[in-house]
Amino acid sequence: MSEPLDPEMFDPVCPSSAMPIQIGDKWTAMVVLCLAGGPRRFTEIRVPLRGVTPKVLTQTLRAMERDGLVTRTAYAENPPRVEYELTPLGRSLLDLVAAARAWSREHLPALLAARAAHEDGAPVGAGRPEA
Amino acid sequence: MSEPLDPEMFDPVCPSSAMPIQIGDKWTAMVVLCLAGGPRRFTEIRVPLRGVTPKVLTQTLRAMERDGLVTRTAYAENPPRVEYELTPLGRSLLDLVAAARAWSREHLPALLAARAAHEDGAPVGAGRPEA
DNA sequence: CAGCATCCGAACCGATACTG
DNA sequence: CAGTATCGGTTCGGATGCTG
Repeated sequence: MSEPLDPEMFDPVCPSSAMPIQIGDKWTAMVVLCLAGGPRRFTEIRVPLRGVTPKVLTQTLRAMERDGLVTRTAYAENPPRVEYELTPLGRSLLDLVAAARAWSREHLPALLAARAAHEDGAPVGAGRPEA
Repeated sequence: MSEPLDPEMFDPVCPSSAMPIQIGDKWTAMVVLCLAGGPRRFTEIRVPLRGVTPKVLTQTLRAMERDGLVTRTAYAENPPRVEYELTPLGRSLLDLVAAARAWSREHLPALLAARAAHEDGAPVGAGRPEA
């Protein structure tokens, strides 16, 4: 599995940004998806997560490592190479992520419609229920 | 379904507080569970969510209402009575919540163990995902 | 009973700049 | 390449006190 990740794997325009389901931190679920096909390098993961800064991605990866979701393997080469890979525990999240995505495909439009309808009648500063 | 909710429905000691899965805001998933059995009143919902302030619960409920997950019915009585009930859309989250809980039952101990093991070797201020 | 108002602290995310 | 360091802004959740 060495095909490069699709840069548009996570379209920023996709309403999934408004998804009420979250796994770990903001990027955790996406990282899980990125690593679903096998080990990936730091920079490789950054591509589909357009806009994520190295600091934040490092935070996410470190947290996942702490929680036993990924393994980090550094090769003492030049240039340096580091690979992240899902552990069995991390892989166990794939089902959940899939379930969340299935829910979104099926019900997110209705949720978004309800939200839009409320914004019509309620011109109050609608809070963004995004975490 | 008028039996009072179990005050210990969500034990604060339960490691689910460390759960990496979140539906909506912090309390949304628990509210969904509270309303699974039928309509409930504001104060009734507060009981199992020990510690939640009315402000935050109102925020949660309002957001859920906006998103079409619950309906709010106020009865112009004295004393005032308000009931919240899951919509079909809100009920559609029950499967997802169940999936998340199933994952937790099965894998959360391993995650917590991994985290604890890391804290042994890394005495750095480990990010506590709990408030 | 069912909220609302106000203040506060913590968490998280992001931009920018710099290094082995 | 793979990070680290620093700074800042936004959001969220909680405590307290008051009202129709």
